[in-house]
Parts: sequence; C-alpha cells; structure tokens
Amino acid sequence: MDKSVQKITNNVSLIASADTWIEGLAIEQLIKTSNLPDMHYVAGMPDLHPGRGYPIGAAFFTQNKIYPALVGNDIGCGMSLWQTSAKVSKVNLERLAKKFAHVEQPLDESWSALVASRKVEKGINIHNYDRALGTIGGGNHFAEFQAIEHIYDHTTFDTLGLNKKHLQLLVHSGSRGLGQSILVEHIANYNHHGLTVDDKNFHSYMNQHNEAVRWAELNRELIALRFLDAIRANGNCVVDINHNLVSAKNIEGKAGWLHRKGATPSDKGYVVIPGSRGDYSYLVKPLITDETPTQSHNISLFSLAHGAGRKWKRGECHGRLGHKYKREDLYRTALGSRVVCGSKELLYDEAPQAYKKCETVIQDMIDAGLITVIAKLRPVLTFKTNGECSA
DNA sequence: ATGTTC
Repeated sequence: MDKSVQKITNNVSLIASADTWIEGLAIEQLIKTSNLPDMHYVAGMPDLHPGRGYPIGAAFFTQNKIYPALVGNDIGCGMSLWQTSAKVSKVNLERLAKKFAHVEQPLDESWSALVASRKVEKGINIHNYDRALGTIGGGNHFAEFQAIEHIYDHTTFDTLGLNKKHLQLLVHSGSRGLGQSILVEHIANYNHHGLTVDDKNFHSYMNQHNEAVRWAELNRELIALRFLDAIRANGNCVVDINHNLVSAKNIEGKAGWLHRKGATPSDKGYVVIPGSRGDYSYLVKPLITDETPTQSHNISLFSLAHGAGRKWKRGECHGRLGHKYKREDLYRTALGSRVVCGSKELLYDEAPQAYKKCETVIQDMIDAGLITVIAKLRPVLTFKTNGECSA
C-alpha cells in the first residue's frame, strides 16, 4: 500500500508508485497550488499531468474559500457508462462507423419535448447554450462503444445490470461553452484570487457552477441517447460521474470545499476509469467512501484518477508521431477498434501513444487501497468528430 | 477545454 502513496510535502500527497511516470512540471504545479491561501490538503492522482498553471488529475481541499480557476472551464465534465441493447456479436465496424453523420449538429425538433422536460426536471433554466446540448465537443471528449473484456466481480457486474453479450457506451463530455462562460466571467472579476465564502458573489458562482454540472450531466445523457438512436438500440445509464467540480465536503472532521480537476469522486458509487482509445477502460469500486473509517481521507481526498493521464502535450503529438504514422494508420488501434475522427490534429493529439498505459494507473490505485476492479472494457468504436472544423 | 483563432 505505502509504495503507491508518496508524501510530497506536509499537505501534498501523490497516489503513484515510484516507477509511474509523472512529469516534473505537474509536481511543481501541485506544490505551487498547495501554497495558495487557505489550501489545506492537495492530492495528486496517478494520471497527474501539467495544465495551464494548475495540474490536471488532482483534488484540492480548502475551508473558507473556493478557487473556480482550479475547477477550470469545463465545469461538470465527466464520464457516463451505458448498457446498450446492441449485440457485440452483430457488430460490423465499417457499417457502424458510418452511422454518426449527424451527431455534432444541434438536436433537431424531434428532441425538443424530451430536452424541455429533462431541463425542467434537472432544474436547468439557462437556454443560451441549447445548441451545444447533446454534442460531444473537442479535446479529449469522446463517445465510445465498448465490449466487456473480462469480469473480475460477477456479483457486482450483474447487480449493476451489465450484460457482456451487449455493447457498452462510454460518454466523456462536459458543459461546453456554458462552463467556459462562467469561468471567463469569474476570472474577469476576481482573476485567480478565488472567492471567500462570505463574498457577495460566492453563492452566485456556486449556483452557476451547480447548474453547469447538471447541464453537463444532461449533455452526456442526450449524447448517449442520440448515439443509441443512431444505431437503433436502447440503453440504461449504469454510472455517471463528474470529475471537474467543487463541492462541500468534510475532510478529517473539517468542513470545507473539495475541488476536483480531472479527479473522479470515490464517494459517489461505482466509477469508470477510461484508458486511451487504444487501451482498456476499467469499471471499479471505490474503497474510500463516507463509510470508510477516517484513517487518512486527506491522502486521496475521496478521489481517483479520471483516466490514463496524458504523457505528451496537446499540439506536440503530430510532430512526435507524424514521421511514423500516416493519418490512415490511426483509424484502427492495436486492440482492433475503429476510430472516427475527421480532425487531423485531434487524431494525433488523442492517439494512444500520447497517454500512459491505463493499467499502471489502475494498479497504483489498487496498491494504495483505493479501488477494486469489477470489469475491464475493450474499445470497439471511438467517435471523436466527423469534420475537420468542428473539433 | 472553448458557438472553435487576431
């Protein structure tokens, strides 16, 4: 257990074994962030990598203020896993790949009634970003059909309503332009100083943030429904978990605010930790929950990795891979899956080579006593974008 | 990450 938990400073821990690659700049950013006023604990996950000033793949605990810049622009970004009714045995990859011509367009009128009622049910009153609702976006966002590669815990697998004969659908997306607009407005007023809990705008930010989280959840739901519709299947949501958000939390008896930036909550039930498009994803059971005796909640801050973690920066991947792989080489992966990605830059930026092997990240969390694995999922078809310009 | 880049 101890070999996968590094104590970086007095209040900074890192969930990673000594041989897991973590970029030096990411550690520097982690330490720098731990020195912000009112920062009590910081925990880096094994997928930690550098971001713009603050690291990605980490959780931050404050007591009397929040830092919207730590959450970032993609408020509510997360992962949802759906069990579909589509049979794995009937998959024809090339036929499947052609079914998603329309999924980046705004939802048409046939969705209006559903969208309107779901917005009311989720308490979403904002309408400015309706055109983006139900769309994946760019960057590392995707929708991926998967198949079960191996089941480690059959009881839990069955209890969750999963079926290995049928495809799963994993959706990674967030709050699109809505979250971005909330962060931009906040930074314009407060720069990176954060908001104290008694600031007149504290509740206003939190209300906007919470609405963006619900908007992102609805976005993933609509993306999943539209991908299911495209293949004429139906499905059920098995897990949905946000990894970019700030929420109230008690840590070691202290009431405060837990920021997660690319950090999956361990106190919200089962979660999926996705690998790159050429790697397995893992359905896992978090072990540090509100029921766990308080031995060391500040070590992982009720958080887990949100993926395999970037190894290479965005923008440098084409240069690193271009001489070895032509564009056509990247539409299939080593696991036999198919990739739909009309954007050349995204095709390279999100290549499997740009990410760490997910198994090392999973193993670090197992060794740290944070998770057990329920099932391993294999990518079948990853959808990024159809067109060059929409990414 | 981003109704997408001046």
